[in-house]
Amino acid sequence: MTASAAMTLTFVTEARQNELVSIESPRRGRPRSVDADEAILSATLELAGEVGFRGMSMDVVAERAKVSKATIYRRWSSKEALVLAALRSAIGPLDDVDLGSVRSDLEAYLGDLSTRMQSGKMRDVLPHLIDVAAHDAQLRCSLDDYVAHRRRPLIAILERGIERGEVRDDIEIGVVVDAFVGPFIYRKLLAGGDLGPKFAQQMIDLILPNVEA
Amino acid sequence: MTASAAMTLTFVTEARQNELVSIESPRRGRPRSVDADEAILSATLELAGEVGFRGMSMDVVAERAKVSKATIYRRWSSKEALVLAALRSAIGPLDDVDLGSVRSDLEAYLGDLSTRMQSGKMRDVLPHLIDVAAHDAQLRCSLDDYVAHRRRPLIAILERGIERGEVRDDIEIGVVVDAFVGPFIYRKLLAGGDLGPKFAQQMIDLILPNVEA
Amino acid sequence: MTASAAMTLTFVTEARQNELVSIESPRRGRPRSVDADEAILSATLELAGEVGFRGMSMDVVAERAKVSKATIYRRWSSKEALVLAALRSAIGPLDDVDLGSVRSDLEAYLGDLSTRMQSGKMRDVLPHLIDVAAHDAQLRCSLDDYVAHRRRPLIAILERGIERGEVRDDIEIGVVVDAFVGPFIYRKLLAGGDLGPKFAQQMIDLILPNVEA
Amino acid sequence: MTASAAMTLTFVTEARQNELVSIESPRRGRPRSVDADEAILSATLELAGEVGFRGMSMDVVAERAKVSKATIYRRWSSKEALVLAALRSAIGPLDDVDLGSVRSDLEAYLGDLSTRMQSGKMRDVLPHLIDVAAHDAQLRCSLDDYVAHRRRPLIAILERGIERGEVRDDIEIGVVVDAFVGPFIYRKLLAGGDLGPKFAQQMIDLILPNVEA
DNA sequence: GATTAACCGAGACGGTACGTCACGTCTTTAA
DNA sequence: TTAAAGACGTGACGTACCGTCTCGGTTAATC
Repeated sequence: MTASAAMTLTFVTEARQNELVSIESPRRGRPRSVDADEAILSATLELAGEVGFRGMSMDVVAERAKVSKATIYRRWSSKEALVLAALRSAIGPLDDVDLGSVRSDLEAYLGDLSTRMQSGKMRDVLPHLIDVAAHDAQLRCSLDDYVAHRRRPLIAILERGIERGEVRDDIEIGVVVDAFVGPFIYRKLLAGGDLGPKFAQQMIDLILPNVEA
Repeated sequence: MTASAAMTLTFVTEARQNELVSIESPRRGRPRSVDADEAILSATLELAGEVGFRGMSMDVVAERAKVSKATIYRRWSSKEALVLAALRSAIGPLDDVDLGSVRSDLEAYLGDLSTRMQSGKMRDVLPHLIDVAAHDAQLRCSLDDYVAHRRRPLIAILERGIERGEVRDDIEIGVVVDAFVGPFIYRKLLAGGDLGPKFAQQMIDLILPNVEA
Repeated sequence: MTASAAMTLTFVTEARQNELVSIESPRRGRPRSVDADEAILSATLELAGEVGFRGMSMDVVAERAKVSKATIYRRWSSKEALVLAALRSAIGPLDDVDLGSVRSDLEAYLGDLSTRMQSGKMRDVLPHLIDVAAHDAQLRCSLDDYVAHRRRPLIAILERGIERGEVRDDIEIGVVVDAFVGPFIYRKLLAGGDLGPKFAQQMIDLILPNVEA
Repeated sequence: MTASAAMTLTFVTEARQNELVSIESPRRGRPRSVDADEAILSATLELAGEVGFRGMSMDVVAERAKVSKATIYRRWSSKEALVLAALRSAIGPLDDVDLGSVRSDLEAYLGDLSTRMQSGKMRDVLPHLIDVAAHDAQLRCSLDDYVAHRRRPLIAILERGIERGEVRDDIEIGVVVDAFVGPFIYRKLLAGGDLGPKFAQQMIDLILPNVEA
């Protein structure tokens, strides 16, 4: 449950049956259309970008994807689950590159983070997911999964720093991660300031010295 | 409740006409009922606390406040606007106490912040407001107002620190505010860790040394 | 309760207090504005003509008449009462002219009737009154009054015919009146055919021979 | 009930798609529930009979018919359209029986008409429909339809009379129909007299002699 | 003149129904 | 068995209008 196995697993939580089709049980009846999956996710991303999550209705997604609503609900249990899946599919894999020093790793990671956040692509999706997750245990769980996924590279950076003796070994890694990531989220969702590389640099200058050994 | 009510209402952008009543206003026609304002906001807070934003319907708010729906919509243009107003009225005035040093001021402020956040009173409201604000300019504006209001005491603390020479004068105050507040928001909405005083202390230890002169 | 006394009385049922002011009780306090009465009735007629009774709201009547809603309700107890009053004020007195023969009297009366009906002035008001009267005793009563008022000249024509020996004395006058007037109402409200003088003539040719002595 | 239901529905202009089903229609998707149609119309008739058109709310109709409001509005565009449809379905097919002579046919038809009118079943509905139709083209059209439907048997009676030489061939049939039916409508809606068989007989005596050859 | 009672405008209020919309489910026929 | 189409129950939304009520202010007749 630690490594990439868990990761992979959680990432297919919702897509209930596509994989393994060929391996076991030739599955009588008409097989699910793979095109449909893509069309639905793609339409979801498009629409969420255009009118926001809230303005996006399942009927319109179905229409845009040239798919029936039932087909969507056969794959994802709710609007939120669909959007979460779309969100995941949009991020792609996060690469944990080791550039040799904590500072340069942080610069790379936070730079990447701010870039992603600035692109408005899924800009209004997160708030909605947070909102709904507050009342929906299953979505909460999926969302936690997603968050953990996003935090992992940063955790790795700090762990490597500790191993190399660059970083104090008495810090709580989770807290430091919060300190680095929190301000970005806050600005994005509420405070509304600039999210460019300069901000990333400022955060590093503000926090890093106190975690260095 | 009259004095603070009026004060609070000043922040309620949506309450289109109440403010400044005392200064100059022959104000023709039947005046808006102050009782209604209070009853509505109070019912909103109650319900949002009990069943969350999503589970709260305008009809029930009206019923609980012994008020007609029209009376609510005469004051606030939407459910969101109402809840935002309720949120504001719930905070009440934030007191900017000067305890003599930046560190103690920060401890007080962040301690208070974490306390407020832990109390689930309006726990699920904020995400929804953020969500809707993403596509509703007016609400966005009101929300910004609210955020600015919340940031003000922290800004004051830092400014006093600069005056006193405790804090470096080459920092961007806004950035530091983000660094302090962001992690709380992030934990609350996404990361989901502890928000107790220990976390506040950790953030101070992590950031404060680098802003001190 | 038989003669013109009743008639006069019933016709002022709604206008509760204007008349007789001078005779008794000089009525302390500010007297009702006569202009308001006129403006309201006039606005009512205008609007009923433009958008129909149903599309006409009391707020708009008040606005158009430059009068407050309370001023309207002080005079008439409901929308329907107002419209009925407007309807009456629009008809004016019906003249019962004696042209010497039943046929010529009928031609005059029905010609006038068709003319009035064709003018769309109050074309949509009657149906609504009928509608509401079905559930409102007071309005029903006022409407009956109005109907009786409209029938009277025709009754007089037939009574004169009987006196003169032109008309059989074994007919029920009420039935004959219904036979003459009914088709106009029916066409106007439901069947929707022409209402010109030709139709009037056709009705006379169809019915009169059988009532002649 | 299936056969006559379909037949009745043909007249229901508003029921946008049911008719012609049998001729050609693979009709994809879930078909409209026939039960729902019947339940709605039936509930409408019941309620309109009990509390009148005005007192009848769509929510209650829906509740009584165990159907959602949306399901009603999917079939009829407004309260009025629904009631009109209910009115039609209530009449059922009018039978045009040939009793051999115009007089006996008329006696049968007008007797039936007066019976129907006396039963207060839909007694207050017609005025409202007339009222609304005055400003609603679509409803006007449907109402005209309905009226034409009701007139047809009487027209047939007169045409047979002409063929048989019983009735003059220089009359305008429409005018004669108005002469016969108008008085009933007038009494019902405005004048308010008796509508029993005696009245029917009186109308026949008054008008028929002048249309006989 | 001062009082007083009734009026006036503006507009807020409770109530009730309206018609719309979206979600997620269910029911058909076709592939 | 899945797909497309689309009807369905549920339930909240925001709007409209009615008739009432509450303000501050005005207008005569009475004291």
